[in-house]
Amino acid sequence: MQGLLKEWRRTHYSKNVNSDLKEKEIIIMGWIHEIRDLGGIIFVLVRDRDGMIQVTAPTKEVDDEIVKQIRNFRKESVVAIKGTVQESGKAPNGVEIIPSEIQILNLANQPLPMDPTEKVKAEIDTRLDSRFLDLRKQNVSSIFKIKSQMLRTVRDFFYNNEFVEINTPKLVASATEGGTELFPITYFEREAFLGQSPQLYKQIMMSSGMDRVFEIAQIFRAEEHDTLRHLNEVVSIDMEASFMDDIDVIKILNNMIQQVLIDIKTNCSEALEILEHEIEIPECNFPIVRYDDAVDIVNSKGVEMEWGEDLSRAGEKALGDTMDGFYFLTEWPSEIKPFYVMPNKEDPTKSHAFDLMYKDLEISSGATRVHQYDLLVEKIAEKGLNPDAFKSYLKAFEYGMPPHAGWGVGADRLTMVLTGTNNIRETVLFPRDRRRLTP
RNA sequence: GCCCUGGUGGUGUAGGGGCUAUCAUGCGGGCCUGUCGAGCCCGCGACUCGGGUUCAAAUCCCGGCCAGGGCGCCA
Repeated sequence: MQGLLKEWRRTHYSKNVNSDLKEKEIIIMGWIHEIRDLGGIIFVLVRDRDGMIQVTAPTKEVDDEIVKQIRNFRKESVVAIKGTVQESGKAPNGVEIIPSEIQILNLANQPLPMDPTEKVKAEIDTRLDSRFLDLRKQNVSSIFKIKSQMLRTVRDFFYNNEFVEINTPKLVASATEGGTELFPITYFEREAFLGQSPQLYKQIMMSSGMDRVFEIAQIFRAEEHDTLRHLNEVVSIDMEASFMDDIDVIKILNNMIQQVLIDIKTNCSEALEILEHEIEIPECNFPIVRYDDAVDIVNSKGVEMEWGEDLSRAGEKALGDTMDGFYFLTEWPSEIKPFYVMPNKEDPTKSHAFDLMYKDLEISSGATRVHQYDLLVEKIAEKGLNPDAFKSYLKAFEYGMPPHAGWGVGADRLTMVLTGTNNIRETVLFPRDRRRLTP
């Protein structure tokens, strides 16, 4: 009967088949990448997660039944092949498998909706419609191997620095945080929203005495942006730490990114090679550019910018031209930062907010937070918001809130930097943008 | 949301008022014992949708939808 594994189990991944195994019988499992039938000899490339191995069937030397089965193969079908490893200078990795038994586990329909061998390239839209096939390409799966390593390093880093991993709700009641548009949803008889950020919750956690927390989770923004670096659902790496200020958490962020770069360079060399991307590890801390100086730099590049304005796209590009790699932008004007950002004591028009940039791409933003109840209420009102709407948040500031600071990193944007891709859709398995809601 | 460009076989494209709609890849069939972007032969398969102009529209015009690029928005 076709399609059942039965007692068969894979003995080797393709990358582990080498001449040490010659004359040994092994079982490989994977997808048919290519079939080259020369009549008297048939070559089949079987692909698994990390590579490919050639199966060679000289039609007069292998069983007729096997030849018949191979001639029934269709590209991208799933097969299990039992066979003997043979050394051959003519085979792609110097070894090939002479099949002795074959199972076709699942036939792929034809024609395929796109070509995983990339003889004919497909556009991102076509690729995303058939993402499962797209991901069979090594240059695509490599992006997600790197992303996985990044997330692992980040988790390890936080655990090594005595952070507690938390989960905050994504179903939220309030649309009053200001700024970003939220996705409204029906919550029984009420209206609710998808969370735009764990910001208020991780701050409440500072009042819990948990001291240092982090969360890696999806956030949702209902903005109608349509660019290469925005999505409506993204993964945010968030942290918040008590008894720290902006300078402290900038150091933590710098160290974390540094560790991510080191680990990826060390552990993902194959993936980086496939992507033809190199990772440079800066020798010292990332440079710090004060907002005041950024305004000057942008203007000196011929892009008009007044003090107090947020960076326009042209401004980001002008800065990105000047600064190579990662850098911090600090001392942002209070006016364009949210209510929970601590103003500078000497000059309240400036704040203790910072961004981490990579060239012209914003990767992270963070700040020392306001921990004083009265000041927080004042700042909420100043932003034109109603403090009553923040009751459950403000309550945490009335009974012992320590000074604290934190930041959030866009995990998908960071992955763009790590993989050298220029479209955020490339770094998200199933991206959600202005129009795409499937798959 | 705005501006620009576009939508042709499964995929990626050429063409651009009337002719069998180009090419590659693919798919189906055939030949071939060392392929590795295999090769050769035969065949299959397409003009985004709606309206308009015209004797005639895939081609021109208007609108919708969708896509690519840029911008805005992004506490």
